[in-house]
Amino acid sequence: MNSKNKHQLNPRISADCVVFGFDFSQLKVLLIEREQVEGFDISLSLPGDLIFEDEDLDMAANRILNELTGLNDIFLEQVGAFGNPDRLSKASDKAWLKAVRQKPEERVVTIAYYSLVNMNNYQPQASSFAKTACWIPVHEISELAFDHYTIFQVALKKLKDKIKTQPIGFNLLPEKFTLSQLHKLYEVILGRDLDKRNFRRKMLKLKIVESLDEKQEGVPHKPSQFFKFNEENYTQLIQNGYDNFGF
Amino acid sequence: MNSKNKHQLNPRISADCVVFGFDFSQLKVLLIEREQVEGFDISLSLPGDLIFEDEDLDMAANRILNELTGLNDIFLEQVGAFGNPDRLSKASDKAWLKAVRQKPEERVVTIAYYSLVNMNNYQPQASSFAKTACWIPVHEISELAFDHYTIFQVALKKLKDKIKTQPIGFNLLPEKFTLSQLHKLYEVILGRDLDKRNFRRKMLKLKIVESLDEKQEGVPHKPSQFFKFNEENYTQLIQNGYDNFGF
DNA sequence: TTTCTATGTGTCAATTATACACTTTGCGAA
DNA sequence: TTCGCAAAGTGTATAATTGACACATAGAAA
Repeated sequence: MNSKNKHQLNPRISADCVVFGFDFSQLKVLLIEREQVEGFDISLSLPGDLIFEDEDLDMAANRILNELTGLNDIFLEQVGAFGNPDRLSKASDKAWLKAVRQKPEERVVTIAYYSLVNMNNYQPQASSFAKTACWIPVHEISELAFDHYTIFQVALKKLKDKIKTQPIGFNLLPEKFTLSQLHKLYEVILGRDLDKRNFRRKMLKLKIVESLDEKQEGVPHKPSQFFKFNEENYTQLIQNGYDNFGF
Repeated sequence: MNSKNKHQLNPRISADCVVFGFDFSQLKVLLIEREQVEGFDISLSLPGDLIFEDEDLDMAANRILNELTGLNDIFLEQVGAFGNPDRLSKASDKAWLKAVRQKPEERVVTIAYYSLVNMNNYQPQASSFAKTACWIPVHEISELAFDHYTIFQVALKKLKDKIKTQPIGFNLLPEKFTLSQLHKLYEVILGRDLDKRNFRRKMLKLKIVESLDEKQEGVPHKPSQFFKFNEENYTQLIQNGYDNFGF
């Protein structure tokens, strides 16, 4: 630790969130429409903000998430730090930074998070984000501002890996859900078909879902049983070292 | 992104490395003995350094690793960012920072990495680290400087998770190794016994190890066959979506 | 009452995981 | 030279899990 101080990096730090949601048919991400600047098109970015002086990294991510969605105590996990020196140097990004930042040239290291929300609970907020936040299906996401497309890809990879090993998918569903919805969710995240019967068999055998005395109503077909996530059984499972759903 | 600039965090950034090694019987981590200051005991820390102005995060971690070990092109993966506001505020840490930093009170966000090295290739360097670097078995690591113990634990968890899914363990072994050595490595990292025959069967069936025409010599027991890692077969495996060793 | 649509269910074969013990090789000591 | 030692190396049988596959069911709407 003997480097000369004057050559050391002294950046701002931001937190950016990849907020995933599921509308029972597609996996989506909450993105922000960045206003047009200097003739550059509208572009989409991850919700994020610079971190305050006395703020912890995780606190900052929670704050951003709360300002965006009005939600608290949401599943939130770090993806990693992204600090490439040229991550802000696309022409369109520079123009935007020039318009909104006091020191637009300043280097920014971002700490990326991903979070899973139940889209039903999501209420557009009266925050600065409100008018411009939108859910975009993951397969329609292509270009994003800054290095956000890279961040999104890493986050999605992390979600895919994690769901094989821990039942975090429940965070994307309401309290009551049907096994078909859960099944669809796994298919959408993993990007491949899963046999319906085998999927149900596994979930029921592990006892991490519990049948409720309630059925769908008003659907033009056989109504589906509602289930809820059984957290106690799940906790016991992982305490016994179980960490592989075998998907 | 409308925060007032004067309240924004503007820290230094460091990179810290959890360097794992394996001596055929224990999993070890390369730690630095921090000199005594103001009557505080010697304490151990992860090797790390502040990041330079035009340096990428990964580059910085590679630089630190190279200065420490003389090695290049080593397995290196990000663990995450650690930026708790009070991560530098233990009394012993403050005393040390006061002695070596120009602005000892300045907040530092560290980006942690973990890396796997073949201990045979490791040569103590004529760097500032040289005299003080030592390999400590993971189960003997308790207190470390700053938040390094937390970082170490997260890195170890990540290593355990990753080895179940990808054969990164080979990075800890020499080119030629015996199946017993590989077996022991897995047991040590996962922290539990694995059946010898089942382990060998799995490794051989997956064809990610390849037998060499060479045996151990001079050992007071049946000499063991040497093997090498078969990278092509491994690459093909993961391209086919294989990502579960079933440990 | 018929049609429609998504729900919900069982079995069999193949694969994989787990448990388990003795023979082999080469060195070194007697 | 023989004997003992220490770790290497090897196979099988049982249980558990996976994967493939097709039709009856409930309720709404026509």
